[in-house]
Amino acid sequence: MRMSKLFSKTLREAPNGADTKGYEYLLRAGYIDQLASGIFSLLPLGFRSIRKISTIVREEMDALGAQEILMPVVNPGDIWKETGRFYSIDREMTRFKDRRDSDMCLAMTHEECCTDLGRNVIDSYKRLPLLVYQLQTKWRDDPRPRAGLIRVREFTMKDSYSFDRDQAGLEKVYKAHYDAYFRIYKRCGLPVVAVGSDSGMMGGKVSHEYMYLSPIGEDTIITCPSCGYTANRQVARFKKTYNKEELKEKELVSTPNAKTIEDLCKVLSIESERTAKAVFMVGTYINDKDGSEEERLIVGIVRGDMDVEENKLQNAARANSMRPAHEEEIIAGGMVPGFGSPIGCKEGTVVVVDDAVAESNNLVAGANKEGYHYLNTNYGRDYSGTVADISSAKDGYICPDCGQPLRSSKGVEVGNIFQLGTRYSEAMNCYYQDENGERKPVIMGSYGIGIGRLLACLCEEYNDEKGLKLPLAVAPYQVHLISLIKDAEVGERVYNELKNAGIEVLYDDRKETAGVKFADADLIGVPVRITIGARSFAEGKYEVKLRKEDSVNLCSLDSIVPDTQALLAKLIRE
RNA sequence: CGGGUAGUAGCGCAGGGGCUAGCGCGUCUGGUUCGGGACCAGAAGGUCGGUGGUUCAAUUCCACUCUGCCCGACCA
Repeated sequence: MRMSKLFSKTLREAPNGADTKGYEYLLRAGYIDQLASGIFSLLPLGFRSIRKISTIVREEMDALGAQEILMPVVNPGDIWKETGRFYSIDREMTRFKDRRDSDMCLAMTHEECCTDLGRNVIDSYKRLPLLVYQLQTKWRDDPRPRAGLIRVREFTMKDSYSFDRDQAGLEKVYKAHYDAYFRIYKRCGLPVVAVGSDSGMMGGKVSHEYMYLSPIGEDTIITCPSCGYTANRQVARFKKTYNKEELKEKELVSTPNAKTIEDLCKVLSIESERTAKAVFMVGTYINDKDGSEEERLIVGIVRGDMDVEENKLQNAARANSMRPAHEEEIIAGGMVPGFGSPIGCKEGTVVVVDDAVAESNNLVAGANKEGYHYLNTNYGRDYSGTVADISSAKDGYICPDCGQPLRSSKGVEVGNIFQLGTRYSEAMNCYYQDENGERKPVIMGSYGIGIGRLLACLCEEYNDEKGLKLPLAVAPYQVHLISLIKDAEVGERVYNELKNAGIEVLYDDRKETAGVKFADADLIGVPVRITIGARSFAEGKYEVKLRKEDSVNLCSLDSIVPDTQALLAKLIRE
């Protein structure tokens, strides 16, 4: 490709809002262009990188025996009503009516559509297992897109869906994806870790997320450096210690103005782990069948030295969504903000008690009376509720598996795999007949990789103060050719030689000064730069420089094609 | 959806109730340069996000609205 014809231009300054290096360079180098919030065009350079990533993904999916299909972006609302998600998903899903006034929606994922395909195709156990995948546009009306391609509203996702007759089959294809995903990221050059995760709106039980660890990440990952335990903080377990002792008599004490655990500990001269703190939320419970909604007050109780992990609480409370409660709502539930506890709360309140609280005795808790707390409250005797792990894992907490301290870090989710089970097949009547003629629901799994997000993460990982330096496997071109000599013929000749040898060349044929060409080459970051200058050309030589290295090598022009091929082959092997 | 911030040339920004609305970069023309974002000379390019109001006069003041970005809520 000739730079003079390239449908993009480089920018000398970072456009407003480019707050991470990777995003800034994607814009400045002309890989992408923003159309609206969370909506981007891929320009030729960006699209070439995306295609390279897509090819790697396709190769690895094909190797699993997956068959590529393409499902529609526009879905009828009906199939989403069958699974209930037409109602349970909030405004993140865009819905509209077609001309006949039927409910339609833009697919934010394709479980429904794919399960519909499955029920049309699968009748007998003889057809199973099956595995399909697609690279298709998703639309998710995220309330807050950010960081360039990291979090967008419209994006391309590789999503695959497995159909199996039993759990063993699902586990096999799940494991195959687990391994294939690592191969995909490795081939792209992105370091990732797989972590246990929450299944969220997808349903199902077992799931993993692939995380690119980076300070720009929005997820918090808990890891154990000693034994390798890793989990999203939303579900991360940790070892708790309990204060077991003889039950003592509950006692009302005056604690004026002690609205926080910190104040309370000061007033009573106790440690925070001797207290129980209440967090008030309002959960929305949606009836999957008709979409009707009900709000209920949720009280989460954790020990004073810990924080509530809202995701765990929402799961334990079985709410579809959750928000902090307003003061009036807490009072209406029979409790007093600042001095609250489930003791004496109104019926209908969902109480979830962290196991560290349930297993400890004689904790200080709110008396639901302004200015008062109770000493020696005990779960089971003084209040009841569901017991679950709802506290948030933190740096330094104890690993549940090996007992060593845990660490936390930030990560970007670049892929996920879910064992869906029969959540969708049962809801949508996707059944098969086994050898005995018995009808059984197909066991499903779904597996996603955000293609654009993957590119964005690669750009965060591979850049320096001059621009991008993507690995050869995903860079838009292999060689960036710069000719600095007057005689245009030489550059043209070399360009054609390399191109005809099947090498992907970006040729800077513009009438620009050397400085401009070098600066743009650094910005775009093609892995191999070949320069033909007057001095070296006079000796029949050219210069080769790798984007990731500083050194420059002089080589003979006579063997430029085989030498370049050898260099590229060497880079591919690395 | 709450809080903040911004919208003026392709990009980054300045300005300001009335005058020809500027600057840097980029673009175009001519010339000189020609290995790390060259120099000189000339030029093009704007209904100052939109609507309504105040005013003799609005890009500037006011109201509303749309859009982008940041923090939070939210999120695969």
